[in-house]
Amino acid sequence: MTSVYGGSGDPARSIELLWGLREPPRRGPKPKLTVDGIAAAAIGIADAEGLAALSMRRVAAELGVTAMSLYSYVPGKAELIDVMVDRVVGENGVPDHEPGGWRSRLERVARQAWDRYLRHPWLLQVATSRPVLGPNIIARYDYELRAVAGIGLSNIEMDLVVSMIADYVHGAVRTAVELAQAEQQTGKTDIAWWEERAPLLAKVFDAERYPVAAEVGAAAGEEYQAAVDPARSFEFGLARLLDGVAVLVERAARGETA
Amino acid sequence: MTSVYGGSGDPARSIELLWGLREPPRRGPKPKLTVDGIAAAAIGIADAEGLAALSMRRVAAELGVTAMSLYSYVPGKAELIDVMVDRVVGENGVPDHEPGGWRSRLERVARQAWDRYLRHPWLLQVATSRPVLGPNIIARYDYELRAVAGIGLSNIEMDLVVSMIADYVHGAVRTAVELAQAEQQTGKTDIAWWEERAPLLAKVFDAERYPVAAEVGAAAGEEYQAAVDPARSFEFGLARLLDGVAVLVERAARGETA
DNA sequence: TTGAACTTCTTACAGCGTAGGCTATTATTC
DNA sequence: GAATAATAGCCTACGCTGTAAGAAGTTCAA
Repeated sequence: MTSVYGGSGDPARSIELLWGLREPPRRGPKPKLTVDGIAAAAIGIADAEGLAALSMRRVAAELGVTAMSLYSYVPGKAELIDVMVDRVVGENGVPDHEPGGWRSRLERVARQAWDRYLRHPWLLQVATSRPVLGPNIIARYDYELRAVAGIGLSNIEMDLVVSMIADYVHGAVRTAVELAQAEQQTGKTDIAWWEERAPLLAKVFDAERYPVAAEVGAAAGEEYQAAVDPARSFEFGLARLLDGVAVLVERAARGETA
Repeated sequence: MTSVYGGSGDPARSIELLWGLREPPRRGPKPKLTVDGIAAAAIGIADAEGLAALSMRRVAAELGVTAMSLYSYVPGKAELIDVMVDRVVGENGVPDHEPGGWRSRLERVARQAWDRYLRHPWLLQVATSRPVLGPNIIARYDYELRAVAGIGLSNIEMDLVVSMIADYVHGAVRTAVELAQAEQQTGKTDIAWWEERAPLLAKVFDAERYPVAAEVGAAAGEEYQAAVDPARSFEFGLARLLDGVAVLVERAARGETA
């Protein structure tokens, strides 16, 4: 299950943390930890065990302090997650200039997001409307928009295209992550799991009433040796999506309004 | 935030619950509750307060019993959620035959999913790989496939198209729900919220370094009077997606393989 | 009437985020 | 060098979670 976690406890404080503002006066005992170190430990836990396993006590234990010590560095868990997000968004740097046409650039944007979600599946569960605008998030937003800049789209259309890609990738990678997690947690591959349930399913499933589902389900099972093949699904969906954008771009090139 | 909740504690037991198998012998005190009643109460809570607020104690309180009483009817919380999902998937019935061409049928599939997610935002947080195949989930899967049946696509392509639509809708509606929840929780509209943060953002955001983001962000803010307009975003994305499917369908009609 | 089957309630456990208060440590000021 | 102020870190405590274990109460079949 997923519950919607959102960062953004106090956005102003989060922004200060993210941009390294508010250097504190130099009194009192020397800090044992740093915000970056705490975020790194938290990211490690979330990557390995999921966002549900991420607790202040758990992070503190990892760092050899008590839970309450973390509150000297970070106002709360929500702001810590804000920092985590900005860190992983900037993980491998944000490219400056990208060669190729809009299609290959957009494809790269989508694949980078896909890879990032696979590396950090907990990102799927972090609410990103009203994102806290850390340095990396801003840089990446600019980078993504540049993929569709200068090809005849209006500013609004550029924003819509980038949002659409983001929405689709989120949905697609979620399927992939859920499949992987299900296999890991049950120790059974998808095909083994479904075969195990086949006898019970046969009792309740009326193939005559639902012939299309029966045929397609069987075909998919044979083809993938699983109920789904998320990577292939992503490739297929991305290709269709970009085909659809191409129609828009051509229309714009001919001077038509959508 | 969202944590990934998934139903599916014991799938076999869930299937029995969903299909009303395992009528129990008639001894002992008369049951005060029914599985359907419990699921209805749980759906009400999840709709109104979110999946995070859904606890066994909360459901029990709603029904005037103690938490542990529920365990006579349902093996656990995970299986309860399985039942909830199947119920809302069948909520308004699953249509038998749909008029129109593949495009209007697919559009209808997407809009029904969109509406369902808006009515029951907690569905976004329930893992659906390895779904528990209740009667309504099966019926809807068949219905969705029928939207793209008989137009020249292979079984695999039909499955891929339906998955792609599902993935996109999930991603798009998630944005919409997050925005609505953010407005509800903060009591501030999107535009008011961003304007409030503008001074702090101006301090850290370098418009010269990120000219595209600056321009597009400003344009979007003016156009939507918000950072995003989810309904418009959905319409735009769906149109592009269906344009992309049209390319595929035309290619199939010409006998080409993808 | 008795016993089995079943429902319901009580108790308990370990874990969560974090408020409040305390002590120990350090840099600055006199 | 001593006093002071500010900070770091720890401890305790609250109400919440899902559900295991077991006791108590209710209803039917024999």
